[in-house]
Amino acid sequence: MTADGAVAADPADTPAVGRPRSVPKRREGSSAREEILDAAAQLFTEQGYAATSTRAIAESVGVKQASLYYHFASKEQILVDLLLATVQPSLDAAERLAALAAPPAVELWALAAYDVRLLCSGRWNLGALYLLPELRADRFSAFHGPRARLREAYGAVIDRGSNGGGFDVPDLETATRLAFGLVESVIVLRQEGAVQETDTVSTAVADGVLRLLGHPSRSLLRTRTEAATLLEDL
Amino acid sequence: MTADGAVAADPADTPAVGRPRSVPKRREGSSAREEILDAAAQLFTEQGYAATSTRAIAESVGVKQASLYYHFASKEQILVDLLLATVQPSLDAAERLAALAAPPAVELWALAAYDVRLLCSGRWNLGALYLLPELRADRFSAFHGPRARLREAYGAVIDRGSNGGGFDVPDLETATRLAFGLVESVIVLRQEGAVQETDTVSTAVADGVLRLLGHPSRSLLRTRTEAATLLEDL
DNA sequence: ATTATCTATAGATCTATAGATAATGC
DNA sequence: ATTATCTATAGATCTATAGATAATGC
Repeated sequence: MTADGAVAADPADTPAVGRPRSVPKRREGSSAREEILDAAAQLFTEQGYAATSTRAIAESVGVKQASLYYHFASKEQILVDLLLATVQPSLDAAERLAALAAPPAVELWALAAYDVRLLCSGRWNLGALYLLPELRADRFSAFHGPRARLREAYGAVIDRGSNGGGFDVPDLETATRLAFGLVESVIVLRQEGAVQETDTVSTAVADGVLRLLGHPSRSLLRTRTEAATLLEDL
Repeated sequence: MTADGAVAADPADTPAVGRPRSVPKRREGSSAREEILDAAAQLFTEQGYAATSTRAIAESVGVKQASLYYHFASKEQILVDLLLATVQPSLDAAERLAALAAPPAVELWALAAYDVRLLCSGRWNLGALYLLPELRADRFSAFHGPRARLREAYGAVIDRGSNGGGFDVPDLETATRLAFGLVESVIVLRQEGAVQETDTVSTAVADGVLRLLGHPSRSLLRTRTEAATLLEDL
């Protein structure tokens, strides 16, 4: 409190260096940079990239439009920074799971369930960033790499399972793409507000991926249990 | 041929009434209106709606930007007209298939295969229009109806099949959404250029939908054959 | 006269930069 | 002095409208 009873401009612990904002903080994030990323994540995933103006992002944060450019070189750089933070956790999990050398069905169930939970978690539907039509422009081609590597992680475990591991896979490439597509279909599900209980969806999708690959139903319960154990100490 | 040897301005059969264009026809379509829809379909599906300017559409057609407004009241109206023409064929097929009263597994296989073929056909990936982030804006809510009805058609046949028809479906709503999601995942597949042979993909997806729902593998070959017959006289 | 284009432009954006300002840090 | 904001604005769009123009139809 100041002498006249006004609330200090900055309620958070960050030292209020620099000129104060004209409106009080209204957005999550421990720094201006993170507030901007949070606002952009919401608007890009809900309205699209081109349809979101830098002014809209700034208003959503509670700063003037020009102030964004103190933290980011361009609008595109905001999207790039969001993309970079999005697939990485899935890739890390895929690597750690592969290192555990579990049976293919178990590893795949765990991988799918983990990815679905990630896609369902967080305040915004960040998976939708990878569906933005703008991402197909050449200048974003670098960001197809991480997602392709994640798909390859699915391909590797499906390949293991199709050679005697209980999968019935006529064509590895097609099977991998469909399994990956089933996992990513939760992005659209979430966009439509159809995700109620994350655990219901993640179980249904992981089960579905195994079924899709012809994994016998009679082994599903055991596979599930083992995968759950795997996920616990991930 | 005119006396000076110049090619007639309009190579098609349409009478060249109105002021001639400054550039010769360069785009498919039997009328200016269809040329515009064709160009917009390409650009909206490849780059997105907001990222596509009316100038880009016009240039792609070979007319001046303002000329679009002789045929369409607004940019949005172009998108609306494209959307209207897109889901309808699938809905029609779903209705005709349901009328044939085939076993659920057969009807569902046929429905999925038919939809996948539709999604893979045509010069442009029109299914991608329904993934445009702009469509989530309220003013487009009318266009969620047809797609929701198509999903309900999937729900109806899955429901039939889960009551003794050979499907193992713990939760109808979830199962329907996942099956529909698997079918629609070919939109993303096509966006990534991963669709080589339409028949390979449509078979794999239709098989996958049945497997996903726990349809026993031993009946799959017969189901496929019956569904193929069904599709022939659709 | 009718049709379908064209040219020209209004008015509203939109991104990004320049430079002023109001805090804290030293 | 440094930092993080602000104000103001340049310059490039973008959508849509007004009105001219160049064909065909009658």
